[in-house]
Amino acid sequence: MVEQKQDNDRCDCSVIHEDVVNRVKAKMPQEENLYDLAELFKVFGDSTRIKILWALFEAEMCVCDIAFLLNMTQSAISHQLRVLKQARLVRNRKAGKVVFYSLDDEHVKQIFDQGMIHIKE
Amino acid sequence: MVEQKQDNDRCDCSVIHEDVVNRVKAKMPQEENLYDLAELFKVFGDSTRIKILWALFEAEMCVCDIAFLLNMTQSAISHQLRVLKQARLVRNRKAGKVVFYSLDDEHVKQIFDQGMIHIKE
DNA sequence: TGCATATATGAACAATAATTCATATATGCA
DNA sequence: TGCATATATGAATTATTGTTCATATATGCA
Repeated sequence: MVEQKQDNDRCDCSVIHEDVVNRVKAKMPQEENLYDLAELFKVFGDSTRIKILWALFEAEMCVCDIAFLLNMTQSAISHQLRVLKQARLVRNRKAGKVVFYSLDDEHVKQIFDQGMIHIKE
Repeated sequence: MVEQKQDNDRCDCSVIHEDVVNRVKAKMPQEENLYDLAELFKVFGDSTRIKILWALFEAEMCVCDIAFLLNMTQSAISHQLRVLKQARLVRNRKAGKVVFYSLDDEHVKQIFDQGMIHIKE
């Protein structure tokens, strides 16, 4: 347990357990990956988007059907579908006037299932 | 493909594929669970908290060490640790003046690993 | 061609939240 | 007891974001 003063740019703390800090630092993923991971979870961090994704686990759906299912406006759903598409979580196909959205990722269900286990215990 | 008018309270859409909507509705989890799931991911949706949790995968750490590791103020870290604690993601133990934080959930690592797979492909 | 419908989108507004700053609390030690 | 250190926290500020509203685009059909 090495006690030592050593300040970073913004940190107002001293290092208390330098060995631990160094060991942890060596194990941390790249800054950019951690940022991207937070961005991904930010997309999951809205109940409207969670509901949309969960609906798409079962079947591909068009915008109107999703809006009806969730009792929200078409516009609100459309905006959120764009967010999901930008995160490469959904894809779409056009059939005439109608646009069908479906899942574009096989990991989401597992992530959600793990999350469900956490909140239910 | 049953075409039918049927409006909800706020929805400005008509149901286009009523059979699909009904089938999906039957499979949706409880509203409350979906809300809680979004709340959980909201906690993950911040890079500071992601970094803290990832650090705690490796070792329990005190507040000062975390602040030093992430080059942030003690206050900012302390605020975020409170959020993580409220979400039952970390626990703490006191040792004199020093408070050590550690992971309080065995699912987080799997969730993060799945997320990493998504962002890296 | 003209109209109805499905979807997309920009701007505005309201709500939420991350960090900073100042300060309070608690513990160890001289 | 008094001081230094570790942590917690309330208030203020700033930034972000979800929804609404109005409107644009695109397609099918009469």
